[in-house]
Amino acid sequence: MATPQDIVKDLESRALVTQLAGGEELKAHLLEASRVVYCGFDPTAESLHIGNMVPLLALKRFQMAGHKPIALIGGATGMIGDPSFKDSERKLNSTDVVKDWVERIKPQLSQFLDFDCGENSAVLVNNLDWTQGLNVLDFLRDVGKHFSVNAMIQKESVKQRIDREGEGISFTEFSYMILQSYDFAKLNELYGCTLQIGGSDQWGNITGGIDLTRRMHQNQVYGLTMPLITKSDGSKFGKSETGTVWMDPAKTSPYAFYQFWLNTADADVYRFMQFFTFLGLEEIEAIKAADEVSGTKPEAQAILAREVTQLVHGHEGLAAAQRISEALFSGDIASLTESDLAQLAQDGLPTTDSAGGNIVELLVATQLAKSNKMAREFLGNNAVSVNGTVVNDVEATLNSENALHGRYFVVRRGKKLFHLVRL
RNA sequence: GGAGGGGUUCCCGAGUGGCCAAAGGGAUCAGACUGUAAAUCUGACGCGCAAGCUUCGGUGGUUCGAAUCCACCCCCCUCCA
Repeated sequence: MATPQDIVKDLESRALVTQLAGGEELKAHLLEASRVVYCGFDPTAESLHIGNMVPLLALKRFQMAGHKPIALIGGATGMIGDPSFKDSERKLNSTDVVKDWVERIKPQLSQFLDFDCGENSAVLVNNLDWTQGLNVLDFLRDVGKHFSVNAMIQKESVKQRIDREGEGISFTEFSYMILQSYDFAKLNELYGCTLQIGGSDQWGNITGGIDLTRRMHQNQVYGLTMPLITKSDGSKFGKSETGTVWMDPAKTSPYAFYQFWLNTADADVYRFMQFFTFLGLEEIEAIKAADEVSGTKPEAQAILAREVTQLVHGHEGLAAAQRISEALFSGDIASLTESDLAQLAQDGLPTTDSAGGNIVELLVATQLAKSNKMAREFLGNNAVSVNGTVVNDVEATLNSENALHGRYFVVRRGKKLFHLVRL
């Protein structure tokens, strides 16, 4: 194994470090030898989303720097729910549901990491494995005794819930911190894990684990948190028009995924390259410099979209996304060939089979409008086009006469929402 | 268990018998401008072409008429025990 690089310095230069527990000592620790680092992911949905990518890619960065990554799936913690910085208690998901989500997320956690590269091969673990067998009394005596409630309620992550008028916190969620802390101690015991990384909202949970590991095993371990991704305009990162941007191609198509990144604001795009790609800093700087002098549309968004889409959806996914984007946004829709259109459906452009008919009904059927009323409004605003031509007649109909190649309609609502209708 | 406060349209939040489909803000959507940006401006924002219909935790009442009053129920919060 090569000498580990200064991974912390590298992360810092990419603005990927918010806090370090251990500071200089941690840096030295990581430079000294190949270490074991872990990051947890709770199954809070059936798929990971792009917000999970930052810590997940960070694990990969650690692996590339010569360390051994452990991706932990929170089969146990996902049953409880992390209260950190959440303003209200959430409802519990059923055991079966969590179990199902765990299985769906496992491959997503695995896709970036190398599980077969010798000593620093990645490991995938599930904290349910060491949690489900615990009995309450042992847990309270062996683990709980190390925690001071006085200290726990001081944590910033739960403070709002303790202080805030109108919302409380259940004992269940309050205990979350203890479970996650126990994970760290356990991984230290089982794998010699000495570092936990996570989003900055995990600081309280991570330091809890550091304290617990010291108390239970007399081992010094460390923590590193990464920034929560924010957008320059203050809106929440990771949502597109259609909602959360998922990593699962069945939930967010590679095309929609690609489009999401392509629409990144100028003010965010270079920063996002640092966070979401493996492009070198010099490369990113060069792109930025070129964009600044070009006087036209920046290239950065396209590069970012390409890099991230390829990372998550591979060559095929990227190619499909680019084909659709090309056809819809730069091509002349009316001149698409029949096989181009068939390919669009193949590539994942939302498609509806229909018998044709009134435009208002079709807008609703394709969910481009959520009610007849909205559909009429869009038509009235000149917001709808079919096969590249604006349609504003409420009575317009689609049939084989006016279809492309006798059976296709590319229906557009607004600037960038497309749907393929197939007769 | 006791006392008090509260549940309004996606969110926050006004409304305490008709003028309320319900103020205001946010989010969202569309149009103009652009680069499939940002900022800005304009418009829409329960459903219905319309007449009108369905909404204000739930159920049932009072009333010509209820989000607003009454009864019971459910849920949340705070304090006390």
